Amino acid sequence: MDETLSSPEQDSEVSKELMIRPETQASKRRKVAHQKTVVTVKIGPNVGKLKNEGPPSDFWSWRKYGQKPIKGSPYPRGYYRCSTSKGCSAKKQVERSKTDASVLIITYTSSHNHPGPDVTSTTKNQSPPPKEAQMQPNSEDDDHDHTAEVPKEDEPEPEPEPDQDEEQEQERKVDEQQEQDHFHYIQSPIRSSQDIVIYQEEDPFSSGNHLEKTLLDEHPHPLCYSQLLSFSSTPKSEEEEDFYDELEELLPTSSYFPSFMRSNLSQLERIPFVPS
DNA sequence: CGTCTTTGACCAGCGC
DNA sequence: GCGCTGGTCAAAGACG
Repeated sequence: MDETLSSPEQDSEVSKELMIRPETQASKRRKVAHQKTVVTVKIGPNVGKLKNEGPPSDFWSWRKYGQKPIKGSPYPRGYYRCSTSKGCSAKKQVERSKTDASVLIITYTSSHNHPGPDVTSTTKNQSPPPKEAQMQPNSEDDDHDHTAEVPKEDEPEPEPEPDQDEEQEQERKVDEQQEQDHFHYIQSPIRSSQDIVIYQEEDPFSSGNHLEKTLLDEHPHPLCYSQLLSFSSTPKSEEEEDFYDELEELLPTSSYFPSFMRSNLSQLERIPFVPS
């Protein structure tokens, strides 16, 4: 079409955008993102066949704004932006594991600058599981309830072994890349067709990172990824440090997290931390 | 009518 | 300096 090839107007527009949203520009191509949370979700193989990608399985509303084929991977990567709130800069990338189509790799970047949607009603519809069970570290058996978005299993996968291999491989890759950055590896032997692995990548200098480590080290509680997200989206400031410091104390009580987070827990299963 | 998905093009970082 | 690749934008179409 008569694309705005290189019209001066376009240029000015672009510049204007850059000036208006330098953040966008900055975060646009920063390979060393401040915070990045990689969640590996194991899904039924059908998911990808029915839809291009497994729909985002959080309680946020995501709007797809792009898709690109990734070098080395037969599957394209989808780019989603939080549409729950207009000014929200939260984004996520969804792609399939190149080695295992049943593994969905969701990379969360940025953070939500708005409170979570009122999912209490949503939770109602989903027969909210006992929150205590959610927080139980060892209740590996609890019925992970219906994941609202991720379709159920078509093939029960009794053996996580090949997947583990997968994940380990991925882990190694990520590790190689983020080794210096520090990252956490959480894995969940979910019975269902859904396993979730979380890679937490962050600015090594951020205090939030320290908190995470602390949490993971000292508290054998399975951190659901929403929790991690909430941590990963840690703005680095003293106040925040304080906040999370308190949070650390509050965490074990499990009563800190609002209902929507808890509901999220039920959706995505708990993530027992498995030290590599 | 409003929102979301799709798709092509553009831009900028990175490696060679 | 050049090319490649990833990430984002924006227009058009589809859907509820």
